[in-house]
Amino acid sequence: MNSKQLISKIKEKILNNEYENKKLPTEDMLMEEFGVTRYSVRKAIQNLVDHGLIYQVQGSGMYIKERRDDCLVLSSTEGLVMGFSNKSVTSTLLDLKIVEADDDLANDFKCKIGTPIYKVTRLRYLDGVPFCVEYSNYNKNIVSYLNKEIIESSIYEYLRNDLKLNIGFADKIISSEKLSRKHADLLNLMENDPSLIINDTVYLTNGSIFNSSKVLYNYKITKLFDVANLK
Amino acid sequence: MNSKQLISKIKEKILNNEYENKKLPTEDMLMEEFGVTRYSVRKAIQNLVDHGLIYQVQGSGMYIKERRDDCLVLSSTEGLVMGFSNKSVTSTLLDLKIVEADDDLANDFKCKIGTPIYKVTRLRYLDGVPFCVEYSNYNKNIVSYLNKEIIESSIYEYLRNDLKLNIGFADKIISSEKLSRKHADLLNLMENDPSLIINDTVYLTNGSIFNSSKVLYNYKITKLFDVANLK
DNA sequence: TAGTGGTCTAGACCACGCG
DNA sequence: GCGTGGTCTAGACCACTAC
Repeated sequence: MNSKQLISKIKEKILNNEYENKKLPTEDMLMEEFGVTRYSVRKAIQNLVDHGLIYQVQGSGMYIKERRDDCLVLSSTEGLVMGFSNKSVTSTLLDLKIVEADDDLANDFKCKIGTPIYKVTRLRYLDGVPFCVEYSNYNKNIVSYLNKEIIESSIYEYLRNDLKLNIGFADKIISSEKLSRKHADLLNLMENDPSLIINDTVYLTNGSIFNSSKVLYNYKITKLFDVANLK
Repeated sequence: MNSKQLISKIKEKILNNEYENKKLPTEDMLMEEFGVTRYSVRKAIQNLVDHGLIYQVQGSGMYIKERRDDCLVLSSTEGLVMGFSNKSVTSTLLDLKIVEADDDLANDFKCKIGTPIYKVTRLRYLDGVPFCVEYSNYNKNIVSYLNKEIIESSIYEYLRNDLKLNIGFADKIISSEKLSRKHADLLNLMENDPSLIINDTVYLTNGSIFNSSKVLYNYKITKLFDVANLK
């Protein structure tokens, strides 16, 4: 049993309400149950804390938080499909093309000018409601192939499972802007309505950037969730 | 040398550009330099990674990221004053009163109805520009005293340094809304302009909630920054 | 005071990048 | 193949909560 499996096991038990009183077993008990050392238990626990599922109190125990099914969890985004596993996520491809990186794109990707870049535009729905407009760019030297079918399901699952990419981390910049007429129409909102915007730069574990994107979210149905460690 | 001191030391060196080629020394070298074990080095490093200062690449090394002085760092908020140490942060007290918790407040704080609660409203400026309107509530059983002077400087520094509170973590919910006329006037914006909003619930390390707040940020000058670990 | 999580040591082996 | 970060073990002691 490695750390990743341990995370899944404990997370599953939490989501199935298998723990009494919203309290986890002690670290000693988890070590015993799963036959691992304290290091592995604490590493798995740390992941659950970072993702906002539980919190720890020294001298007392580990407590399960109330679930927030209405929020996108910022720190753990595995794509919308995983994040909202209880809702139906669908996507419509609005545009797909390959361009050569200009100054701006080369800067985004820290790559050479002229590098081939996939430019993908999607409109995504949550239970059938327009949820976000996504402009996403992929370095074609890393993401060698994309098509309509992949794009309309889950790109990230494809990258992980089929292309075997090791996704490391994402820098996220969150802001708010007025919607243009075009974007408002797509999201069934009014021109100049607010929009919640996330700009992502996504890195592989080897440090190279394979994806940069700008996503405009429907402000009426979007909330983001994050846990800040202030210790 | 403990972990916290180690974080400060390394962070200071990073901010002073004391590392060549945007690269940190290896873990072995840091162990040697500071006379600690690998555990302590990696714990300190993890903090810097979480706060978006560096990233790690297995087999290669640890790299310093470009600084983002224009963003509020979500995961490490130590109050605005610390977050924007290069800018002048000032605050105007708009309202201060003590109320007894009603149903809603009791629910926010997971406390009994009737618990005394400080209600604080501030307008905060960044280099003199209206930056955010803050509605913040404090459980008076934990935060026993507040006054105008404290509120117009840095409440969190007071809570930490004077009241010796051990602040643990904050749950943050981020959204976007249209501004009311009143808030627009305060922020020098127009009615129905967008606003970036953060709702915080802040816990002590012992698990009790001492603060809940709603902050409306000026969308023209506010960006939030966060790092998502996707491994 | 008993029991819990938090910090730290000392060591081993593995996985990956890079030349 | 060497050097780097990633995972894991086994154990000690500390800090805090709760009774």
